[in-house]
Amino acid sequence: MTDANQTISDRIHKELDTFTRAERQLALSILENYPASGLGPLTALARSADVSVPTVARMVQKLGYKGYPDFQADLRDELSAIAKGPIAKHETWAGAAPSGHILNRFTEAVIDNIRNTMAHIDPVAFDEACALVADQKRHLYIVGGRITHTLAEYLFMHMQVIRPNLTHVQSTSNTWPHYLLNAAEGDVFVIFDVRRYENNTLKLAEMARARGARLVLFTDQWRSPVHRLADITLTCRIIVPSAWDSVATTVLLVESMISQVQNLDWDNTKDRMQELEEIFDKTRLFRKFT
Amino acid sequence: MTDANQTISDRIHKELDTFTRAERQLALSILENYPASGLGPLTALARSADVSVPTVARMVQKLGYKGYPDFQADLRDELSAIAKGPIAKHETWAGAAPSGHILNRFTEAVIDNIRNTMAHIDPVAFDEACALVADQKRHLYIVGGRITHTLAEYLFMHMQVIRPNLTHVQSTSNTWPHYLLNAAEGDVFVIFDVRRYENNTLKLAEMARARGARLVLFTDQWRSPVHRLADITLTCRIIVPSAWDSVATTVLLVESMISQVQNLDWDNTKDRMQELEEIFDKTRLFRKFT
DNA sequence: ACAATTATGAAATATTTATCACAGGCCGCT
DNA sequence: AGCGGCCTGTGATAAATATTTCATAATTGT
Repeated sequence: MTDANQTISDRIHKELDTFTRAERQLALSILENYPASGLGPLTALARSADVSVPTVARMVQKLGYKGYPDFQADLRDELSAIAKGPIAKHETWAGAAPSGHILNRFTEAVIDNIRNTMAHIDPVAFDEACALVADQKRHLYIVGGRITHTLAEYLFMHMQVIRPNLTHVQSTSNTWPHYLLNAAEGDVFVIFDVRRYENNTLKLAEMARARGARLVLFTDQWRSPVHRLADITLTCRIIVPSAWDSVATTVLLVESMISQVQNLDWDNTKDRMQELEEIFDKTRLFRKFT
Repeated sequence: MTDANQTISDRIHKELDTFTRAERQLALSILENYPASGLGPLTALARSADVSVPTVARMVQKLGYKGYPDFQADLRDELSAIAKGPIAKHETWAGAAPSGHILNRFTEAVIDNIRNTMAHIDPVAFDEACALVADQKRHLYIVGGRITHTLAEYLFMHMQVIRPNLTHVQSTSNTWPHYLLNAAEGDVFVIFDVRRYENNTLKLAEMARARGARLVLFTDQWRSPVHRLADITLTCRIIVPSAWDSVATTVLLVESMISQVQNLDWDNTKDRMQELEEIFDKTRLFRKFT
């Protein structure tokens, strides 16, 4: 935390000349296995570099740290900065806005959410989920709650273009039991449930499960209780500087799924889209130009 | 070094279900800033995860370690293994997926969109838009089209919590002229229009303008023709590897706006949210725990 | 080659950090 | 509503880790 924009490794390298023999020996040993070696106990580091314990203490002081723990803290900071990836580094996003502006703070948080979500997602599970959703033999139910029904609707809207045989269910409505009547073994439920998890959604999931349906769940990092029933759970980070949570990352996942499903049967999808275009042309709903 | 070929991060993720509430909270906190957080002192980790010190000790034992130092040693080993391995996996986002996987391609595109959008946005205009939307003396109309009506609804839903005196209009419906009857000078229209720009939306905008309303427009980089009428235009990049466009960036902007508006009158918003909570409690719609 | 200076490591001390034992509290069950 | 079990955090204890001191060895300059 002494100097920004310069790794500790760089600093050590630069100061190599000012070091004494034993210190140099130590420095090289640190760089050998950087940064892991510096994160262990001082004693272990001294032993592995084959120098005495005080040598280590003296060297880190020469580097400007108050003591070894201070040095370690700096190493850890550097490590987390790296882990965040080059994009998430604290640079200003909205170039014209001050760095404390809500746009920058919010964007940083969302990028962080995305990074975190993607780091933990299981691509095999994702592909399986897409395959289930793409399977037109199975009836597809898309379920959303109070907040998430917009997400559900967004997915539904696109799936409508791609395939037939699907239903949009709103768990907060009291009509959903009727839909379940038609649910058959092997049908697929895509369920959205993020925190303030909803009792209705859980009940619906239980009953769907009981009827032999397959469950794909979109949820947050704390995971809706539905996840215990779900065949596939896709988890998103949703923290932002706001009184509410962010669905931006979830949208990203949903859109990725749409894209993947459309690819799985592109020939068919293309035809359906074209047909849709023609219908729209007749309704003159959209502008032709500009 | 308990098990090869499986990162500690994976193990933690897998055991998430066997953990208790506090342990899960801790585990998520570790994954949040992995692996740096686990390499500091136990006390610091406990504090940052907001759990007690013994909880940390108990969790690492559940993971099969003799104690916290043992756990740290394993983390360091993993770290050095990574550092030695082939350098940098060419910036894949979903680490477990191949770089050509849809998840990575899509994520890269969205990050790119965000970056581009934020680079071109005018924070002053954004702030003005927020101020308009926050002004409770003006009636707020939120307008969406065929695709964007989910976005409009999302904004509407949150604004409903923050303030009274607002209406959700769907331009594709044929009922919107009725709403316009009530529109008065100084009212605010938030309009969503992205490509396949809609004739109805343009007509609506023209008439709103004619009645002396202020227009805030969310659109894409090619800009809906509404932008010639709008007081403030917020432009988003929406290109992704898909047959459709992405609203992820637009969602980010909308959420930023929600956050900002809520801040502009936080005292009032807080009260309204609390009231809402109480009503929900009575309906028992949400689960209290887990 | 000798003295002055500086580097080094062993050992003692001080500090931090981890583990353990216990009691209060919460939840689910009857 | 009352009871049992399990989770959870507080405080005490033990262990480890880091810092300092000091004697010795190495190095440099004269």
